[in-house]
Amino acid sequence: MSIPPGRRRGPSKGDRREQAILETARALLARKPLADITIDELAAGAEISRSSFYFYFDSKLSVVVALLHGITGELGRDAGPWLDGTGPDADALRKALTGLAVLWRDQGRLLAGALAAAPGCPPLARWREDLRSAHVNRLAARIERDRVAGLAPDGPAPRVLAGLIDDLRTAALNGSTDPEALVDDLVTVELRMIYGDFSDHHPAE
Amino acid sequence: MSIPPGRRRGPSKGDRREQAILETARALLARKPLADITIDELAAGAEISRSSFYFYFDSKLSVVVALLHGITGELGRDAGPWLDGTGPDADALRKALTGLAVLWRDQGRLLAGALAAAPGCPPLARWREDLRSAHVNRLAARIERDRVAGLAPDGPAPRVLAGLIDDLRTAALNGSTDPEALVDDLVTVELRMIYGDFSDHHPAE
DNA sequence: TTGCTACTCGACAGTACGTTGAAAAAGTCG
DNA sequence: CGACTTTTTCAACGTACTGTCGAGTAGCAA
Repeated sequence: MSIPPGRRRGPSKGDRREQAILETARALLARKPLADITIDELAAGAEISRSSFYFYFDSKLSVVVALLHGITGELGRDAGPWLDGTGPDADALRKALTGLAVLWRDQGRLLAGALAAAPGCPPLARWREDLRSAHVNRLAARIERDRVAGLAPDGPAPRVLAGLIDDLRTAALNGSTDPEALVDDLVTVELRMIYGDFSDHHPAE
Repeated sequence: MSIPPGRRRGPSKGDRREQAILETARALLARKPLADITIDELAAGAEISRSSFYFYFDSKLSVVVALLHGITGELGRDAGPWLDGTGPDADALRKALTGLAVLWRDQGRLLAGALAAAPGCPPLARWREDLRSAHVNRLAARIERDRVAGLAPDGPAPRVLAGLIDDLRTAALNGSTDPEALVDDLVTVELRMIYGDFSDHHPAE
């Protein structure tokens, strides 16, 4: 119930098995939620006995961690231009969100499962926390920058605001069956959260 | 693993036991998450055997449903003025959110547990869905109204926007250890999501 | 071949769940 | 009070899954 397995060095049969397990997990996740997948199934899929499974992984969640490891890089991939940019750059934000949405479409069950299991599984909790704080830090910095430059109005502490935006994204993508359909609306809403200003004077424009 | 129990009519000893189980559940939830609570503990707390527990409830989640039933009313309590009002009424919104935050402070573990268990438990899924759509419907109507009145700018379809706001609330409150501290920031952010307008012209005010 | 390491699996132990059937406690009615 | 019904109780059982142990077998190197 912790990090990877107890395997030693050496590239061979064992590695193929390890791959087979991961492969099986991916395949199963394509058609049912993580919670419904048992170690028996993972072992069967890799054509080994259940006990052999434990030679490769500590538990089901270790498999999840390994799977996650493979995609963590992509989670932030398209966000660079937006996070390093300035002002309400809808295009950059849209690209960042589209990347995320696509990932969520393809790996939704994995990500949902990981999020659901995070409380109660330290390694997953760390993964989630690291991911979140990486995003929040950069976004908070961006917000601060824009406020100093007079591009964004004052409001919640940058860190808090960034946290709320992260929460919103995660919740929205996680809930939806068609994440890509949300992108445009998320763009609008995130920009409003950061740059939106309003007063009681609101007779149109 | 479905709806309520199989109990018959009659007010007496059994009712006290049923109460005792609910009481125990409340007490346990005050100090650990739902997932860590076993039926053994619930039974022990009510001073009955594990098998007797099943006379009163189908499963742990049925207890949750019963507990939820007790607080569902309060979930929307303070939202009336905000949802039935007009325009960016920060005070009304703050009152609505404060009510929610307080509830979340007191019942956080129960609500978090319910949300976590919802996928995979029809009755809980329904509870969540009903709650959500109740809120989304009213909020969407409000948004529509304000747009027609020229009080709110155009943007995502009212239903979608309302959904995003609901997601945000839930995620933010659910994640936080001190929900009340978030209220003011949520007020700002929700108002921006609905009323916030921005253009590329942003030299301060 | 010896010998080491990677790998395998059956058998076991543990935890939690949910069911069943027999029977004790409580309530009802004459 | 007693016969009769309903409510309540629980031990015993079966099931699903998890994780561990130790005795192996397969593969390769010297």
